[in-house]
This record gives sequence, C-alpha cells and structure tokens, in this order.
Amino acid sequence: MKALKYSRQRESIKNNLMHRTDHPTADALYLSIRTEFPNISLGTVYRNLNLLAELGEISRFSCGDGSVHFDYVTKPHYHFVCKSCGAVLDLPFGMVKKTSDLVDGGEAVPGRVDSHTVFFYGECADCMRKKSLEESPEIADPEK
Amino acid sequence: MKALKYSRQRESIKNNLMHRTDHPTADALYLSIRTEFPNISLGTVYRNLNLLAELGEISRFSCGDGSVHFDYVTKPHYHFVCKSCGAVLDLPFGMVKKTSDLVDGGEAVPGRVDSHTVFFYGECADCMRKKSLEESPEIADPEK
DNA sequence: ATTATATCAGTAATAATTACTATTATTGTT
DNA sequence: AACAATAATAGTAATTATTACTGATATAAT
Repeated sequence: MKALKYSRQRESIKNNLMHRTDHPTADALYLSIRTEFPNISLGTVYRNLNLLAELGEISRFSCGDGSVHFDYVTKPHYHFVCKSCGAVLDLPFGMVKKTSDLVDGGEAVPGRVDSHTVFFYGECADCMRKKSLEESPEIADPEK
Repeated sequence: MKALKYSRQRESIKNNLMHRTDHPTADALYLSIRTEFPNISLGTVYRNLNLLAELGEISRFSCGDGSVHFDYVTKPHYHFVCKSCGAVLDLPFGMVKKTSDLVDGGEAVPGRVDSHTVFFYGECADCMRKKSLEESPEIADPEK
C-alpha cells in the first residue's frame, strides 16, 4: 500500500465539503473550488472524493436519479429529497421509530413525504456459502 | 397529450422484465431482448423503459453505484444489495417492524446486512410555501 | 540538496444516456 | 381493402458523467 501524501487540493476539497450542507455532486464541488484554485482539474476532484470515500472520511450516495452526491457527515443518517427543487436534506437517524414513521414520514420531516425507499447492503446467502467453502472445504464437503 | 400506440418492441420489453427477478439495467435488458428482436435499438429500450416508468407500470431505481435498475414490481417493497456479487433481491415491505430491524437487518433478510440507507421523497417546506404563495398570494401577504 | 514517489493539470478515452432523422408500423377512417 | 395521420423504430450522432493516461510538479524522507 502506498503512503498518503498531503496535498493542498485535497485539503481544499475536504474543507469545502465540510462547510456546506447541500450534498454536492463532484461537478458542483469542482465549480466551487475553482474560485480558490482556478486551475484545479476535475479529475483531481473525482480522484480525491473517491479516495476520501474509501478512507471513510466522507460518504457518497446516489438518491435515485443516477447522479452521485457527496456528504461530509459519515455517521448514520437518512436523507430527504425534494422532487421539486432537488434539494437533499439530512434527517436525524433516530427519527424512524416504527414502520408507520417510514410510511408517512413522521413529524420530524421538514416537508411532505410522498414515498420512501430502503436499501440494505451486505452479503447474500449464496456468496457467504461460497466464501466459507473456499476457506474450509472439508466442512462443507467432508468426503473430500 | 399524444395517444399511445401498441408496439411489439414495447410489449417484448414489458414481457421480458415481467418474467425475471434480477432488476436488470437497460443494457442487460437490451442484450436479453436481442435474442428475440435481433435488431432492436438500445435507444428503443431506454425510451420504453422511461415511458413505462412514467406511466407507473414499472419502477426504476439506483442502488448507490450510479447505475439505474428496473423492476416490474411497483408495489412498495425494499431491496437487499449484495456488495459481493451485485445481486439485488426484493424484500417484503412488512419486514421492517421497528428501528432495530433496520439496524441489524432483522431475521427476514437472506444474508448478512452491514448497512442500510433510507431516502424520503416529497416536497420540502420551502417549495410548499412558494407554491401556496403562487396560488393565493393574498393569504401569505394580506397587505397586497 | 537529493532522491523517491504521490499528486497534479490537462487531455484522451470510456460508459451511460439522450437527441436526431429518415423510415416503418399502427390505428382510425373511408 | 386502401388511405391518411402520426406514434414508434433503427441507426447514428451528441451529450454527460466518470475514469485512465502522461509528463510535470509537489511532498516527505534521507
């Protein structure tokens, strides 16, 4: 693994993302940072955003339309997306207490909720089985 | 508004999506349909998928990686995404009973859940205010 | 200072999606 | 069944988002 080196550009990207709450796309962030670094490259923005996401310093998500957004807040929380203006707002993690909170949005949501989606991420039963098979075949197939 | 006309291609796209459970992307669907319609156009697939989604006959979603998937099931349900093989599985709507089901995935999930996200879609307070202002300004600003 | 290498700017390449256009298919009407 | 109106298509070009590449520059350790 190669050691990380400081760079003013990466620092600026982190700083910029830290001081805004609008969950910008890579391009929106690029346009903003250009006021400070007039000739920063869009590729540099992408590379650092993905690097920071891998390091867990920021999070990246897509809110359904295919575009990817970035967020400095990494602790678990939910998002509210306005279908009218496209704004993405943070919602406190604890707002969902029961299923009915999901269905009607509960009272903590700053607007009208029409629908919601939930995605679970992990490893499916098939992949778990395959992996344990690779690690210790004798358990899965004692004849061997 | 222009009237909808039948087309064998659109029928085939619906049919194909109806008989599979793997939430394909537009391109995956295109490759599959080409066995029946060897010279169907990728643009035709995109156009019809988006049309059907607007009509509410199918649903479209992105599971975080940026790619857009399509689903013939339009009634509310959740998704489980395997980070290992990329499979997208349907989860029954009623599986989430309380917050702890969200956090640890509960027992209804066919695999190991590491994380989850929730997106609420609707209209934010700002847009709601603006809209009501446009419709009846005298209420918002009686002096006028 | 010297050296090694991570990072950069700029550009080219790739992938996903949409737009355009001349042609074909569908539907309602004679 | 032929006709006219137009929705839909195939094929291609254009657009957008993102990644890959390359020679130059910045950073960190010796």
